[in-house]
Amino acid sequence: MPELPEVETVRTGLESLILHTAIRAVDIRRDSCVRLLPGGASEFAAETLGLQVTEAARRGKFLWLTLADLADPGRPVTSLSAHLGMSGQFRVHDGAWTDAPEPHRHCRARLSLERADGAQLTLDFLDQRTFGYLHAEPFVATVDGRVAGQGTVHPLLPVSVAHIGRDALDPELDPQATARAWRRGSRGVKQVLLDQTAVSGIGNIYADEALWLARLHPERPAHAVTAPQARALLDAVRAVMGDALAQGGTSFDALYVNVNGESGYFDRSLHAYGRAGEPCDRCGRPLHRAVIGGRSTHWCATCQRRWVRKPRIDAV
DNA sequence: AGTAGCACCTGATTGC
DNA sequence: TGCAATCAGGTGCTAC
Repeated sequence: MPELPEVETVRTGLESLILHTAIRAVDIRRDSCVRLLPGGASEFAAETLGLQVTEAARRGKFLWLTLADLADPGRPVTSLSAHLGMSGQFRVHDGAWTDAPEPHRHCRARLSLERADGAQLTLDFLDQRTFGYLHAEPFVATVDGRVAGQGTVHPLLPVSVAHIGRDALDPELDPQATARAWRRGSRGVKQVLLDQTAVSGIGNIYADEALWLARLHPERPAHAVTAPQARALLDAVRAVMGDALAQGGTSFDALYVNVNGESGYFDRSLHAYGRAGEPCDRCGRPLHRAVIGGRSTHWCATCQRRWVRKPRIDAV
């Protein structure tokens, strides 16, 4: 279940392993993994073959490799975009794909990469549940083109990424504007967190964790969240994500980019998600679970109030 | 415009 | 024992 911290771990792994390699061959083993391209596998190959990877970037759960001509690495040509869906993984093997292990059962695409010194690498895209995809697409100029990860300025975003909001860990994310956006509308605050258009990267698990930390009921209507609560919620999101990132950063080694965060993910201490019936770490009362907005949701009914009890006048 | 609901897909698990 | 129903997850589309 890759969310922001898991995807960032993957990005880091890809960056360390395949930067400055050229794409020499493409084997789309299941056409649906490039379903966003009208021309399917052949179009994907035509758009990517012969280009080199000059950057591994990310916004929210959207990941992309910037591709450029070998002779002109400074000018982005195409984005090799990827979304992991809920089960996507990348794996990197040393050596040409003729030497690489037989592709995994869930391998949807295999790319042959070549380093400047001639060494060969094999990049596999695995995806059991096939919600993920690979894509090849142009970049568009954006107004707020800063992308989290390296803190580098990106005036360009891939077309399919341009519609989502800034990354939750993006230092340039404006807390005031975020609070304003999060407090708008009638939806429950959990659904607001899962909406990637205001802030990107928050998934089902970390939404529950952040709401528990901020003591907000997942169904509290957005307009009933106060401005200080909304700002505290962003702090909670960042704390939870930051912790997860710190623990997930070691989940790949020289041979594997172990993407979906399976290692270190579930042994991370969760306070709410998946703990229905277990005692709340704060108050000891059993945690609740319900399906809200089609998603499994966990919260403490004692610590997380659905409604504000009464208006409070803060002492000066 | 804003929001709700569902399709997409596979495999593990649970229920009968 | 075998088969069917259920569940999990993120996104994007359609319909209200």
